[in-house]
Amino acid sequence: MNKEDQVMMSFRTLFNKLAWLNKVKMEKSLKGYKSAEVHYIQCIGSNVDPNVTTLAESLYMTRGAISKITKKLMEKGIVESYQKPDNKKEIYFRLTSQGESIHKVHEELHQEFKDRDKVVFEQVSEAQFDSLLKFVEKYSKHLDAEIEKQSIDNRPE
Amino acid sequence: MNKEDQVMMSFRTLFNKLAWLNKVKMEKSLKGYKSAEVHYIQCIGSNVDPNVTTLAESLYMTRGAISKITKKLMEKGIVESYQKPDNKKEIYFRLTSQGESIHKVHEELHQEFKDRDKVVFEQVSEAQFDSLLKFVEKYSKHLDAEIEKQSIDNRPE
DNA sequence: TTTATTTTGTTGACACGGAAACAAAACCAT
DNA sequence: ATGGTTTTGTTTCCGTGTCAACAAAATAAA
Repeated sequence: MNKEDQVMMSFRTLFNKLAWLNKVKMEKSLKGYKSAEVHYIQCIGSNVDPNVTTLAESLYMTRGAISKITKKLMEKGIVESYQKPDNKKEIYFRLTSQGESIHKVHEELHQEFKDRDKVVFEQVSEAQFDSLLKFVEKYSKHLDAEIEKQSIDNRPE
Repeated sequence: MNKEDQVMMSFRTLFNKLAWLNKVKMEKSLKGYKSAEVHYIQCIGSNVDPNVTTLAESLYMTRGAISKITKKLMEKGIVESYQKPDNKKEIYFRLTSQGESIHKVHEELHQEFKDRDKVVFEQVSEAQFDSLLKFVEKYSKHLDAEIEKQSIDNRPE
């Protein structure tokens, strides 16, 4: 296998491992809450005046899906809604105190993950970090351009 | 944000972009076939004597899911099953000629993706590649150890 | 050999998310 | 102001994957 494939594949499996491990830990610490719900809670906690549309964009999901999750979490008493006096259409969400406590547990868990993996990152030099970031940035820009092309191709329908 | 988070996050969004872009292209070239089905076909093509269990492990899915996909693709005439004379339990799968042609289209598409991104990788030196790979390897081993710990913790149930 | 355990594949109930259709509110153009 | 367009949130239908239960075959244990 050539180096390009090797790099991409190894990163992919790395992320798979990471996601799997963290998910298991998460579901252990936050029993009763699905990983998607926790992401959602996390997202509400870190946005200002989030509404269905905002959350959908942040979480790469459809508005329909967010609407459903929201409904469920409101019934559970984890999320509550509010509106602004001059707008009867947009509905914003915030965490209840119960939701906040879940959010906090999640934050702690995230810190725990960072501590767990600290040893790996300690061995990486500044120069290596920069090299990594530069690579990703370059690749990312390249893909942006390609995505742009793509959307142009599809524009005339 | 610190460098660790930055690296991981940028890689994550990179992969998201890549997955999204390739998925769109794929669904354009292979109309009528879902991305999951194509992965499945790809996986059958690159394994020897694949059965439900093998495929489930390779694709990080449950046996139930694979069983259903298989059934559907057999009805479509893309996959066929065979058995070995000395084993009446295990069922293996292979692509039909129709399946092979889809497989081939996918291979070509993959090559197309590589060509598309060649410019990025051409700018990466050998040393940078090695640095990247070393980092991933280190991290991966670290996670393996953690996963091992995890499974020990869960063993006594 | 006979019995118990494990492996393998299938099925049905269920949860989740996407696509599309929809109503209500907001926005915009003239 | 008002008619058309866009935005926002919700709901329904549908496909897909997981989980748990199951039957049949293979393997291990007695």
